[in-house]
Amino acid sequence: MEHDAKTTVLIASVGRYEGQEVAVCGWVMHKRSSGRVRFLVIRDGTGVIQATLVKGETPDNVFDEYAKLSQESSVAIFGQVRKEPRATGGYELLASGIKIFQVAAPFPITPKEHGVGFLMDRRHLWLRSSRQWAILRIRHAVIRAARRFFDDRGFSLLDAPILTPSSCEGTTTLFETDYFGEHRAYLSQSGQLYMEAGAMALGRVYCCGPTFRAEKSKTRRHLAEFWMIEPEVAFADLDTVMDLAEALVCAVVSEVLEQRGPELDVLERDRRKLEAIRPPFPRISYDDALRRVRQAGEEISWGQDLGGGHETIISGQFDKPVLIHRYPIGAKAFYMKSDPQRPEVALCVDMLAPEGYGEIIGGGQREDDVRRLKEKIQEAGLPLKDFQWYVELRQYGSVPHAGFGLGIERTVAWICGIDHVRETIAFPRLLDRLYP
RNA sequence: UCCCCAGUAGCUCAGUUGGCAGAGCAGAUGGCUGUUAACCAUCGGGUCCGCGGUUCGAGUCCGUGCUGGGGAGCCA
Repeated sequence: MEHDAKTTVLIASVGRYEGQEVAVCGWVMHKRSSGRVRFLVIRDGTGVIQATLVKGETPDNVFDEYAKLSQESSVAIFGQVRKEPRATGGYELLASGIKIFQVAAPFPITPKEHGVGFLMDRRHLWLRSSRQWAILRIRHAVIRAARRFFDDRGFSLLDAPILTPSSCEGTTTLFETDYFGEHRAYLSQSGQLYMEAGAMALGRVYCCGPTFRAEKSKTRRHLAEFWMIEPEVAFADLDTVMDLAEALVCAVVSEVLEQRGPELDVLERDRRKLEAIRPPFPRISYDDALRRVRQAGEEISWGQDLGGGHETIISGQFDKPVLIHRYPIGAKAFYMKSDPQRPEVALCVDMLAPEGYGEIIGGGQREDDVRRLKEKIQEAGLPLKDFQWYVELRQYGSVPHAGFGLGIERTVAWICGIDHVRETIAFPRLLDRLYP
């Protein structure tokens, strides 16, 4: 923007302009005064800086502008960048001019405490607070790191459809919608089946998009609309995707550590917990997991899926994510391939995040035999007709292939060390919450 | 869907055995020579979630509805 020929700078890079006259455009977070000295704390989305107004040094008309400014008022501050150890961030702006874009109406979210319900009703404004800023910046870094990881390994991005003619897995409840009055359509609960088609065309593909579950889940780990990144690889087996999942998570965590230090500080995240995330991750079988759960005093019979409490017991035994492989075939979706050595278990894997954050990855090797796949669809009670196209993938050059899905929100919640996934997405969709 | 908890000032909450509606913060005004959620003083601020009941009297007890929060199942 043109401001008296001064350079408009981002707060994040203000240190490069020490001693220079610059302009900073942003919003007033709060203000303080001590008679002769007045402070405006300004945020611009990249960082926070205090602008200082001193009686006698700052022009009187500028000094007086302070009184008009309310929280969230939009301003451009002109002034000299000074190194100042007393200021948070190490630099301050000695104001010589202020342009007010708007004096904000009284802002409902003050720097004091508020309840979650109050804040969620004002999610569109809550995003401006420093914790939410930090979380969303880390979310961006997670998605960017994951996409770069796949891009650098020869994967092609292939976008899966959101509107689908039927269930992908046949297990969970779907959001239903009308499709031109002719058909019912459902919001996708996974892009995986389409990624399998893509892998047969492009070899290595991934998608990154929203998925939907209409289940009335009301826990800190569930959203009705959440994002997944789902790679699928042709000519791959279970071990291939376990290696891939491990490398992905390490790449994501290390990029967040490198590039989102200030954000982790805002969240007061213990970085040592993240710095420990290096390969290899422990890999245990479902049978081993059962033994661990039973040793902890829980009753569970072979064949049962692991519940949230069981997952917490196991992940609590490691300081890294843990891979659990070869679940009973009955506890998993129909498209999982049976282990040829042990047909009662599937060639599948879940990754549990440390610190009780639960499952962040689920995947495995897919059934590639036409006959077996048809049987499994029927055993699952699903209409074969709906999956005809999926079955055909096994008729024309079927190959061993495997993939997984990484839940973005759970991953972000874990990396941020926050206790609920609802803060890891800008506008969460929850049971009983569709606004704003 | 089930279980538990809560709803009082703009916000976060206290409110004793059923007996005058309270605090901190926010807001307004004034003060203060470097503040870090600054501080100090003064002032304004109420459909005690709705409906019904018990009672001389209900924020408080009972019933019911609504809203929010936490947990379970299921899942990523």
